[in-house]
Order: sequence, then C-alpha cells, then structure tokens
Amino acid sequence: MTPIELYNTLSRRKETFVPREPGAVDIYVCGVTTYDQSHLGHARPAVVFDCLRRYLRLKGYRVRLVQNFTDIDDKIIARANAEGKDPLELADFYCQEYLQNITRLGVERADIYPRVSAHIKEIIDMIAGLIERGAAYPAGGHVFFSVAAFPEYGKLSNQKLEELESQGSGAGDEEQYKRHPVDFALWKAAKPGEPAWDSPWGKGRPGWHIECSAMALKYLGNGFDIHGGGMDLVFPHHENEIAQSEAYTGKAPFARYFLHNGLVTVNGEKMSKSLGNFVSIDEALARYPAELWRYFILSSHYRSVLDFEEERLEAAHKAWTRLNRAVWDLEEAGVQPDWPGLAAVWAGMETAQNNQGTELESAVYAAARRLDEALANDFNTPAAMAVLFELLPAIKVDGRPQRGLAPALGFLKEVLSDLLGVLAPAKPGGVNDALAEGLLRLLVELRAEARKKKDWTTADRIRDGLARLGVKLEDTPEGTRWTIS
RNA sequence: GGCGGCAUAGCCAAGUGGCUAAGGCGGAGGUCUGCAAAACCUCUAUUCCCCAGUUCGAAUCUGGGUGCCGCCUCCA
Repeated sequence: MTPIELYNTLSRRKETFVPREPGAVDIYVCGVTTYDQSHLGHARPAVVFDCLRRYLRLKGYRVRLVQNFTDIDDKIIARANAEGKDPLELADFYCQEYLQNITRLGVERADIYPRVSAHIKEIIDMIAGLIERGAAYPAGGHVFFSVAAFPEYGKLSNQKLEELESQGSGAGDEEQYKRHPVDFALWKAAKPGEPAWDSPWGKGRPGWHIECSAMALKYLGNGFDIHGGGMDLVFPHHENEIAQSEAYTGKAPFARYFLHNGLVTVNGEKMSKSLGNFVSIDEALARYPAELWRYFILSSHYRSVLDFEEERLEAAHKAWTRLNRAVWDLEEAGVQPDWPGLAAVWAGMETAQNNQGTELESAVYAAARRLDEALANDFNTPAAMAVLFELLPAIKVDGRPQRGLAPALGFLKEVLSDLLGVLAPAKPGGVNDALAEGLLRLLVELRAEARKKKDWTTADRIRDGLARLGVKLEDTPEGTRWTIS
C-alpha cells in the first residue's frame, strides 16, 4: 500500500500523511455562508473532499467528516433585511438548498453539519476561556482576539504582524475598540434588528472565525487530522482559527494538515458571488449530468486553479463519455464483473492473482496499483484518470470471451462509481414511455428494411429525422443502436 | 507594498534531478462502413516563459527577471 503524501499549507510542502490516531481520519471542511445560491466554486471543495474521503476509506481508514454552516453573518443579515425576511430562516433556506445541490452532485453526506446558531453556548464558553487566558478582551460590547497574545500569529499564511498592521482594515465601527489593528472580533455587540443572544458581554452574536474553532474542537477535538477549505480561506479565516484554538487549548497544532483547494475561475477571474460571475450548481446541473461535473472538477489537480470554460466542458464531456462507454460496452456484451475490490488489491491481499492471470488481468491489477500511487501523491486525480485512459485500449469486446474482461469491468465500475462518482447512472437511450419506445423500434426496423433494399434515401431520411429529435442512430455489426441526448 | 500560487503541444493537463516529456480534447492518416456515427490502430512538444548558476545530468534545485492569478474587506 502506497503511503499517502499531502501538501500541507502549514509547512508549504508535501508531507507523509500520519493521522492522529492510526486507522482513523478526522476531517473538518469549511462549509458555506448561507445567504445565496451555491455555485461551482462551492461544488469544487464538496466534490474534492468527498472523493478524498472515499479514497481514504478504501485505504482502510475510518473517516469522520464535519462540515459547518455559517448561518449567522453580516451578509445574511443584510440580505434578510433587504428581502424583509428573518435572517435565520433565510440562512436555513440556503442550507437546504446547498445540501440538496451537493447531494445531487453525488456528494455523500458529512457525518455532522453543525450550524453556528446551534452552538452559541460553546462559542461563548470558548470566548470566555480566551478572555481568562488573556488572549481576548471585551470592549464596547464586543470581544476581540488579541494577536499580541499569540506570538505565532501569521504562521499559516506566512505573514508578519508588522506587515499586516501597516495595511489596517480601516473601516467599521468596531475599529475604535481594537487594541491592535489586526485584532479581530470574536463577539459582536448587537445592533437593532439583528439576531442576538445573551452573553456575559451583553447581547450580541459571534464573529466570523470563532464558530469553526468552537465546532471543530467540540466534534473532533484538538489536533484533528485534516482541515480543508478553499484557498481564499487561508487568510484570515484559517489563520484566525489557529490563533483562537491554539491560544485556547494551549496546544499545537489545532489541525495537523491544512488542505486548500484552488479556486474556480471564469475567464481567468475568480468565480464569486460578489463579482456576479458565478454559475449556480442548479444551472450547471440543468446542462450536464452531475457525474460529468464531478469528472470536470476531478480532471484538474485540487490545488490548481480550475477555469470554467465552455470548450473545456465539451472536451471533458467527450472524454467522460469514452470512459462510460467502456463500461456500457462490457455490460452489453454480458460480461459479469469479477473483482476483489480496490481495498483488497491495495492492501496487497491479491498479489497471487497478478502473475497467474492473462495479460489483460495483470494490466488491470497494475492499473489499480498505479491508481493508488497517483492518488497517494497529494491526491493527484488527473494522473489517476490517465491510468484509466491508458487501460482502455486493452479492453476490447470482440465477441469472444476473454478472461480479463471480468476484473476489468469490476475495476472500472468500482473506480468510476464508488471512488470518483463519475459513472453515468444509466446508458443513455432509455425511453421513459412505452409508446415512444415502440414507435422508435418500429422506425429502426423500417430503416433496417430500407437499408436491406439499398434504399439509402429512406434510411437517411429516418436517421436525419430522428437526429433532429435528439435521437442518434449508430449502425454497428450487431445492429442499429440508438442514444437519446 | 507584503504573502502565496501558476507559466509544459493548437487547447486542457500530469510530470516530487536520470530510461524515448503521462493522459484528455482537437487535428492528420488508416481499419470498419452504402454513407455517417461509434469503436479501434498509427501519427501529432529534440523540448518545458526568459537569463544566469548548482550538478556527470535540470521541465524538476538555487538566484534574478517577465507575465498572469489569488489573499491582505466578505468569500469555497
């Protein structure tokens, strides 16, 4: 079994992955602030960490995944006020929307989806603890984290306090209460018309960063394994989480590995709600199946920028169809999958099979191992995809039974479906209406007769006519098959 | 200004010092075919943004430069 290496933002290099506890991986991924529709920029980390989680499980780890919802925030309040709605109801609406969308994207549910609004007590306790330890101070109804109390501040984003200081965020009515310009709010004093909770410092609500620290510590404890999120969260969000958490527990590290996915861009510009250039998951799924979007996302390395571009999507669609077709062809030929499973192969329990099999069989086992090598190398999904494409030429269904086809089908199905989640649910071509199917069959039969009589005009007329209706006919030696787009 | 990342074929994209620089899309040719489609086969970067350096050996390491992107205000 190939040991896993992951790029850790903390050290800015790849490290061999050693979990806190052997055989178990605890992951906290920063979720969304729920004030608007979720878009492809949110789909990326959801899909990437979903897939990473599946991979880790196949490697034999028990994986626990926690992903938060930030359902209290300035933007939510602003949006709710603008629409005359209750902030928490608005947030709940978009929580549901997000969950539905990522479920449609084939993302398995996290073990826990904690919400800020349900963890006010934990947050208040943590803030109180930070004040006790001298790492935070109340002022003007707010509570601020004191960066002066945390000498390691800046270690994640590699920033010097003096540099940050010279920048100064400037605006905001809280600034006047800060002792240091880089200090940030743990608790914000309530303004009229805002959701507020009682606290030792008066009515108010949590600041932006504290919730993740409080909830991660509650559910995963200090020193958990992987903390994930988008590249744009490195600073200040994750930097501040580290500061709060480590100042609170007195122990480092808060999380052992920080993994950050690259951003999604549109024409080279970051996709974001504020720029208004986003493609919502809803729109995306209306155009292409979820499995294709997963393929598109996983065909770039998770840390690189992923540019959303029409041409690339079409290229991905063709490549993706080829992978799926390999499975359909095998199934159509009546091949029954026979495969011990990736977990067994990777664990080295199937070595005996490697040598006694046919050429194709050993190619499949070799591909399985190369797939592991690719993914173990900082979760290199594009390299993993290449392994699959390299195997395709070896898989030929030519009518004659071939011994390696059964493991090939089993391998492909497990990788495409269980690991990557990119296997199209069903071969296109299904007609959901008995009448339509009957008519289609009749036309194909009529065309076959015309072709027999070399009446190409009629044959082409049927084919062209169906093409206009979105039904593609393909003549193969085994007969005509149709696919509906 | 500070911090971080990226630059590899027409496009996308792997490449963690050393066999002929993965793979996908596109393109060219071919097999098959009434034609088409699909599938399959073959070909498609003497060279990795530029300049120095380290090394027997560099796309890969170091320094400098150029260009693009992100963060430093809310962001996945």
